[in-house]
Order: sequence, then C-alpha cells, then structure tokens
Amino acid sequence: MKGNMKTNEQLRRGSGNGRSNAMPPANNDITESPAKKTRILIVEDEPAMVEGLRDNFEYEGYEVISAGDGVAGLDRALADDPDLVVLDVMMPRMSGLDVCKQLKAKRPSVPIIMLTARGQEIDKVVGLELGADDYVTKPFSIRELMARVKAVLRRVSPPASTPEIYRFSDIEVNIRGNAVLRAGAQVDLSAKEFALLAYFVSHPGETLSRDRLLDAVWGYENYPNTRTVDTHIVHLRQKLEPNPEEPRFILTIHGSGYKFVG
Amino acid sequence: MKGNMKTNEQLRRGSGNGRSNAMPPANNDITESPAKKTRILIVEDEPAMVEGLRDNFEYEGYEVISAGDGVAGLDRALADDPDLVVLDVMMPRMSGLDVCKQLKAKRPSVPIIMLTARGQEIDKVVGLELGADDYVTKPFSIRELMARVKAVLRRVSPPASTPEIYRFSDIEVNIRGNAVLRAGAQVDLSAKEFALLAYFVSHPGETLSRDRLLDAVWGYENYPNTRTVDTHIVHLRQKLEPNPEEPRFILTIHGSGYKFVG
DNA sequence: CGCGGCTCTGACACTATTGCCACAACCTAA
DNA sequence: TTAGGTTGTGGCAATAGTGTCAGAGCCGCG
Repeated sequence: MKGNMKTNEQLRRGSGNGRSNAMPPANNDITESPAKKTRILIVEDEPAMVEGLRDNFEYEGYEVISAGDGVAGLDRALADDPDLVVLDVMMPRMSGLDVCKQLKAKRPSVPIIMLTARGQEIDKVVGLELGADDYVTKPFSIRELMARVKAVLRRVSPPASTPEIYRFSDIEVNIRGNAVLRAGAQVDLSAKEFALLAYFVSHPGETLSRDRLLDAVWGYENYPNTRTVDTHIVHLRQKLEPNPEEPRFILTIHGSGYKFVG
Repeated sequence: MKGNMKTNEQLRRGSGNGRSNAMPPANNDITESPAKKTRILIVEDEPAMVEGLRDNFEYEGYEVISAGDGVAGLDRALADDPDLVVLDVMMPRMSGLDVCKQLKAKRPSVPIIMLTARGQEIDKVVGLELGADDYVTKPFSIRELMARVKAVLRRVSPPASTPEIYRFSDIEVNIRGNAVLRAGAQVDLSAKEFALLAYFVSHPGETLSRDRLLDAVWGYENYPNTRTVDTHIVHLRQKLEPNPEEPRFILTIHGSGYKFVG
C-alpha cells in the first residue's frame, strides 16, 4: 500500500506557486553556528513515496538523500552522515527495525523517525525502544511528518549548553529572547544582524574570516557576496559601538576578517 | 548542527541502547522532585504492549504496576492505590469500560486514561462519559500517551511548580480556569486563542517561532499553515492589546516569530 | 435543518530586511 | 611614497516576511 499521503498536501505543491507558507529554509535557528543545509536521509523502497517525500523536504529547504532498502540505507546513513533519518519499517533486505537498531548502535545521536503501517502497534513501541525518536503511521499526512521532523530536529539541536546570555561592556545579548540591551535599553537588530552578533559573541577572541561568517550565519545555500558581511558589520557597529568609527568590540583584522573581543 | 547533537538524553539512559524518547523540551517546567514516585497502573492484556509501556514509564521516572485483564486491573487499582491508571478498552474478563465505571464509582479521584482501538469512536465518548480523564487511540505514539499522562497528572495534582495565574499590565490569565480578565472584565477567548496565550505567558521573553507554536499549541496531527498562527495572534492582540496596531505584549520578531513580554 | 462561532486558508498590500554596487578611505608591502 | 589590494559606507532595488481580511469548512446548538 505504501502509504498515500493526504491529497490536499499533494495539491499544495503541484500548483507551482502556492508559496503561501514557505518558511525560511528549515535552518533558521539562530542559536546554532554552522547554518549548513540540514540533510535528511529517506530509506524507503517505494519510489513514488521517496519522490513525494523528496519534493516536500526539498521544498522546505532540506537536502535529501535516499536509499531503497535497509542495507543500502544503513550504508548511506553511516557514509553520508545525515542530520535525520526517515526510515520505513517494511523494506526488502533489512527491516527498518534492524536498520534502526544497528544505526543507533553505531551513531547513537542521529535522530530517526520511523514510518510504520497501521496495525503495527507493537512495532511502534519496539521502534521507540530500539532508539527511534518518533514515528508516523502510514498513511500519513506530509504535514504531520514534517512537523515531527522539525520537532525532532529542534529537540536535538539546541543542546542547552550554549549560554543563554552574553555580556560585555554595557551590552547584554539574550540568545533565546532574540534581544539585545545596551545600557539597559533595547537595541533593535534585524534577524541577520542578531545572528551575526550571536556568532561573534560565541566565538570571542577568534578571528573570523568572511567566508566563515557566511558559512555560519548565512549558510551554504544562499551564499552572498563577501561584501555583504561588511555591510552587516557596519550596521552592528552603528548599533552597538560607542564610537563606530573606532570599533572596540568588532575589530577588523585587515586581510583576515573580523574579531570580536568582549 | 551535527557536532553538538550528543544530547544528555543519550547519556542519561544507563541500560541498553539509546532510546531517545525523552519528552520534548517543551516540557521545561521545573519538575519538582517528588518524595514519592508517581505510580502508574497499566491494565492491558497484550504483554508486549505492557512491557513497552513499562519501559517507557519507568524511564520517565514513574513506578509501574500492571494487570493483564479487567478484573485483575480493578483489584489492583483498589488495592495498590495508583496515581493514574492506563486502561485498555478491549480486554478479557472485563472490558475497560466496565473497569472504568466501577473504579470511578469506588475511587472517584483516580485519573484514568483509556486506550482504544481506532474506529472505536463511540467508545471514546462513552469512555469519557464513564469518567475517564482522557484517552488515546491505538496505534498511538508513546510520546502522545506520555504527554497526556503528564497533562492529566498536572491537571489533577496541585500544580505547585507552574503558576496557575499569570498577570501582566491589567490582564490576568487563569490557566486552570480557562479565563482571562482585562481590567477586571472577562475577556472571551476561543480555545485556540487561549491555548496560544497560555503558551505565550508561560514562556515570557522567549522568541517563539511559528513552528514551535504550532507544535506546542496545535500538536502534530493537524498541522496548519503557519499563517494560521498569525491570524490567531491578530485576534489575541485585538482582544488584549490596548492598541493592537502597536503591540506591547505580543511582539513580532521579524524573521523569527513572536515574543511575549510581561 | 439553519445559525453562529471557530478555524484555517489564500489573497493582497505593505513594510522591513537583505544583497549589492560604486566610490572613498584605508592599509601594507615594495 | 606609491600601487594595489582591502575595507567602510550610503543608497537602491529586489525579496522575504507580516498584517489583514473575506470566505470556505466544520461543528455544536437550537
């Protein structure tokens, strides 16, 4: 049966336009440093299903790789280091359950979402015992799967180890609250400015090349011109430096990049 | 995002493989350490299911007792005084419905969550009419069950850790009472609006992405368009903000989401 | 049934943000 | 000191993200 997705979901994309809810590519988490595209591995033997999922995930800004059976899936998972695996339970060569078990044994940290057919109740529990992070029963709605994927990724990524608030001089950067105070007063930063600042303050004293900043803050997909970095640096300095002409926090390292000093 | 995904979850589980079914972090309530473990009674005839549930509940720190049929379940419930009962509907010797009815007659205060097979919609209603506090349809997600268990327990027991009432400006949000007062006057909010507001006020100062709000307030099953969030935000602002065009409580964080500030 | 509220959705207009460019100012190494 | 690469900046056009609204389903209630 190879679970069919609900039809209305299909429509959403077929119609070309319909970008009504195109969120920024899934990797909009400011907290994490490398804004590299999130890679999803789909292990599923039904090509139509793979294609459907691929379309949807790519539409949401994920990178997708796939494998058509359990053995291949396991190999792929070990070789290509995906950020999350969507794993069908029923597959040729090796059951999703076994793949899950073996994969979790070797890569305990990779999140796995299982696709199970209805009626496989026990499999579900077992699936979770085996280390899967969540599962969805076929036929499922793409939205539900997407929601669970996002939730799992969100749950997995912020390791809570990153300090909540950074302080230097009279400035306070609140990562979770997306807020910056300067001398107690709220400073308005745009999303990019904030992300850039967050990256700086979490790498104090380190000289960061423009390329590295682009990797970390902009991500690999849309890779703007390095001059863009400068522009944003300017804005940050204007908003944060006591004297923007003579920066004290975000220093220029001529020929190398920028360095933040607390 | 991949270097740091070694979560404490993985480390925490001592035994066996990594079972990453820890609850979503949404659950950031300050969990008080109970002197006595919360005791869950599972009444279910399928041993594999019992074991799956037992593992998961124990992993979450609950004490688990079980019974394999309705009669035994009722006895057990009366004898061992559990804090919550998870009750399958379909069982030998005595149906879960009867167990529920009889148990509620004798111990009105013990919370019961029913497990029903899909398609037993009627049973659901009946189950609730019979006095059950909640139900989950099989096949269900462990996580969903866990969430409901926690919700029911929270609802039933003195909440202590989570404030019951939040106040800001001239507004008062009574979580349990499902009521909002503004300048002393009752404000009518729809269910979704209230749930959204409740989530906001319990996460003050934190920037919440639309996805996160959807997870928390809408859940995974029906995952609407992100624009839906905006619509509800609008309604909330209209009902709560002194000047909805210039929000003071529910702020827009352009590119990131919304933030509630008390 | 029909009504009225609640949700969800897809337009649409509007605003904030971003990326990029040109040019000036600046550095550094011969 | 000078030439040649680097960086700072202001402004503009293109985009992405939001606010808003009207209308379609749904559902419960007479």
